[in-house]
Amino acid sequence: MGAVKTKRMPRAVREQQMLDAAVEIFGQRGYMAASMDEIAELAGVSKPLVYLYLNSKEDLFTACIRREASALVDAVRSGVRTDLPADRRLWDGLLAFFAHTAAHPHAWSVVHLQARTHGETFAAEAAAMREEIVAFVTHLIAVGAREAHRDPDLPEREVAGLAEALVGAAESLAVWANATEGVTARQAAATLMNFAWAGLGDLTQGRSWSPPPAADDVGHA
Amino acid sequence: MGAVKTKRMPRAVREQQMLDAAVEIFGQRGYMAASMDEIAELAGVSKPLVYLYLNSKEDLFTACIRREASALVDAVRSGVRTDLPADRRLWDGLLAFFAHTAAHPHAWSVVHLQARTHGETFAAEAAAMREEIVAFVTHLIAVGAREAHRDPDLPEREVAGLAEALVGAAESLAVWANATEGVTARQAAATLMNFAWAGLGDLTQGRSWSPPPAADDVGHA
Amino acid sequence: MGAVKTKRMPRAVREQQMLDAAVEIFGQRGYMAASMDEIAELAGVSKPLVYLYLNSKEDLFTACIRREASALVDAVRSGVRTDLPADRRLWDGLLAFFAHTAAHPHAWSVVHLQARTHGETFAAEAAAMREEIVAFVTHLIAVGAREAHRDPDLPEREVAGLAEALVGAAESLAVWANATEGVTARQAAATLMNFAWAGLGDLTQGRSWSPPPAADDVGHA
Amino acid sequence: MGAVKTKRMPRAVREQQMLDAAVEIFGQRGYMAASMDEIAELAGVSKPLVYLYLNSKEDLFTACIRREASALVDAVRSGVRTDLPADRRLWDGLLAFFAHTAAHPHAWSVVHLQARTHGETFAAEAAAMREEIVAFVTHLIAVGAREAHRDPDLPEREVAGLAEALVGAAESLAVWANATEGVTARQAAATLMNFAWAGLGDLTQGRSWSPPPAADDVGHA
DNA sequence: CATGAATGAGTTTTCATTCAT
DNA sequence: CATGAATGAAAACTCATTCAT
Repeated sequence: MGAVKTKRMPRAVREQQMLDAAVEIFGQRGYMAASMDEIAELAGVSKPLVYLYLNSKEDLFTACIRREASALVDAVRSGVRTDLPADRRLWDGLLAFFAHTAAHPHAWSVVHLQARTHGETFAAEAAAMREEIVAFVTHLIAVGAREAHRDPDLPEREVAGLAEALVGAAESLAVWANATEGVTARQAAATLMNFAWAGLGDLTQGRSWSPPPAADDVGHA
Repeated sequence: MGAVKTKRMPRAVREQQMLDAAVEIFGQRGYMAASMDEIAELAGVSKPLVYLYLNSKEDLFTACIRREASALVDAVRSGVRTDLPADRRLWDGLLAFFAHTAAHPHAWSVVHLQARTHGETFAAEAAAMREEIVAFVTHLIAVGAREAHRDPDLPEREVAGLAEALVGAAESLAVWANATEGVTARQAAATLMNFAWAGLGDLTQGRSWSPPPAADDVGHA
Repeated sequence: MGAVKTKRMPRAVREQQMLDAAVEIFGQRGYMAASMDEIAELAGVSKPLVYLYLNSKEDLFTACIRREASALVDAVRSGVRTDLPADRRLWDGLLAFFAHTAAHPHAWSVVHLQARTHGETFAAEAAAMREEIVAFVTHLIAVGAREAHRDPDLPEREVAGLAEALVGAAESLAVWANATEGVTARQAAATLMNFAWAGLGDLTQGRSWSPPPAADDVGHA
Repeated sequence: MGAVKTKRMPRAVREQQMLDAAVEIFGQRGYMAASMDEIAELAGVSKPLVYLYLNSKEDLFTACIRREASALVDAVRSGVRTDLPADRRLWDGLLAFFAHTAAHPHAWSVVHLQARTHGETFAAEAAAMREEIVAFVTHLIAVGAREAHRDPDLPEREVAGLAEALVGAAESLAVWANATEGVTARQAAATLMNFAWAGLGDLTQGRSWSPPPAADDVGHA
């Protein structure tokens, strides 16, 4: 499992090996439970070298988040062709997303779970990436509405909430798919696409569900 | 904030005070960063007493997860009346869910975030509760389909995926609502309900989105 | 040498034991070369206890400096009776000083050497005590001049320099006496007293040595 | 500040550059807090080269002490002309001493402070030089007594103590002058000369201060 | 010669946990 | 019951020092 003990590698290569090891350990044990000793051992180097290249546990973790967040965003972007219609673009994006999170479960754990549970600094780092994805999805929803030639003025705030819900659902499904034996990226994407596109279609066509009067909200503290 | 230092309380009460303190600290600092010293101090008792009643940090954390998970499930259950139609039941459930998570942010942090980021044991504990909620939603979807008198045979696996997506979206929205100034439980519920019920409605009526052939899945590692 | 391993001592006592050990180690090895491990072992306690009571290596060192500086000043003060003439007071002060530094060589090393070689913070701590001693000596010189009924207006700046030189000479002699076999406190005091009081006497009576014109200062960079 | 990066300098030159850097860093940070990395960087050479030329941190420090101690002794010697009377020789020596320590504060810190606070080995190195100076002063005192044609038999032991006190006072004044804004070498020398020569004069002429009977020594531990 | 790559050994510090009273 | 006293075990981080190129 650990990298083969090879001597005298150029710095850039060693750094990637260290990040590989760190992502695996951080993803498995969590940020705090992960020990630099373990990471160094898995990377096949001594601890001082890790500190020489990555400075501190915090910096190492930040570097992991950045690398994996970028990799995920890139994967989604590369999966989408801008010359296709909106629904197809959403589908391709979801597929790429679920494929990447399935292929790199530790990375997904780091970016989605660990980064968000250990302080604002790390959370902000991951949030930056998430925003890119949310923006991408928001754009697709708006375009989708326009392509359907209906309700071109779906209110912005509403769209933001929908995008948030859609991305949230995707994130949760990714965790679920990783944890559940036998669920493929395609299946996860299909489930969500079905769920989402129909609902979005309805909305863009003016059909919506109306809540009962606020009175019955009372009683929940 | 910490319980007033009173002598000779019945064990059950003292235990609840300790759990209150523990939930607050665990929710704020995270499992590992929380120190037993701090918890004991906030609870207004001596450290050995915490150990006498709760055995260990792990057991204490587990007890927190169990108590808060149950409280959340109970809150959702109490919010729903079985004599109402499915869509209304879903609405009421969501409302109760968002209201509870907003009212107890530390508890929600413990159950949703901390429990899932510090090892399988704790994750399993939280997963048990989650399953109850997923089952509840699954039931609602099935009933909803039946009430609509259409497609009574929506495949089980499909329904499971939909419930999972819906619950996942709700969880994400809860985090988002807690973190975003000015988003009420009602608004969060409305956003999700709109999104979900329309999509579900379509599905139960046989309209669905068809993915392109699997060939283009290739290339995503 | 190390304190006998006794269990369950009151905090105040343990703290003194720790300070005793710390002074010995710091005095012997120097601040940086001293390890908390060694100090704890010599004190007969575990390292965590040292940290529980003294917080950090810096705080521990500061506590040592304060305790030993106070002890030295107190020793000198207690050795002097205000109802005696100035020369006798100076003699008694010197005697007390050399006796104390000889009896507590590690403490003297800490206060005089270590405190001054490891950063401004520690140096300031020791300087505070030194100032008390310098002030005491300055006072004695002034009083001595007055008692001699001559030159009551010895300039302040001059007196300050003299006190500084006298204290400096005493400090150096203390180190020398500690390092040289067979030099007693009495002898050290006598040497310095002889040297100083005669010189001071001359000065207070207007005899002084006149340097040659400044021209020949040139050439020394 | 650091030497300009030039290639292929003769070994002797490179060594001096390294020592320059080392003295600066050791003087500023102290022996233990100084890092070989920092020294190598300031010297403008790679770390392995420092080891190639100077062997180890200990050896490097020793080399610094030796070089700077010699430089100081040389400075004092060069400042003194043997054809002048004793008092003038003492004055010139002091002037050279204070001028040198003021011009090379890091060097003075290394020789006087650092060398004495980090173990016997280094202390002995510095002590060797100090002895030369003490011998020089001892000689001056003896000659001074003879020139005054009185008490040619001032006991040796006494003279040694006096020389020690004088040198100690000079050392302390040097530190004080370096730390105090606006004190020139001339002023420091004048203060000490005045203080010392008068006192010595008295002594060489048989006037001395007599301590009270030893009885009252009792009680100082 | 010169240097980038690499590490063994040690440092300070923290924490969950347990006795003795 | 309640608590002050105490610790074993481990974690993050640093540094003098050495090869291979």
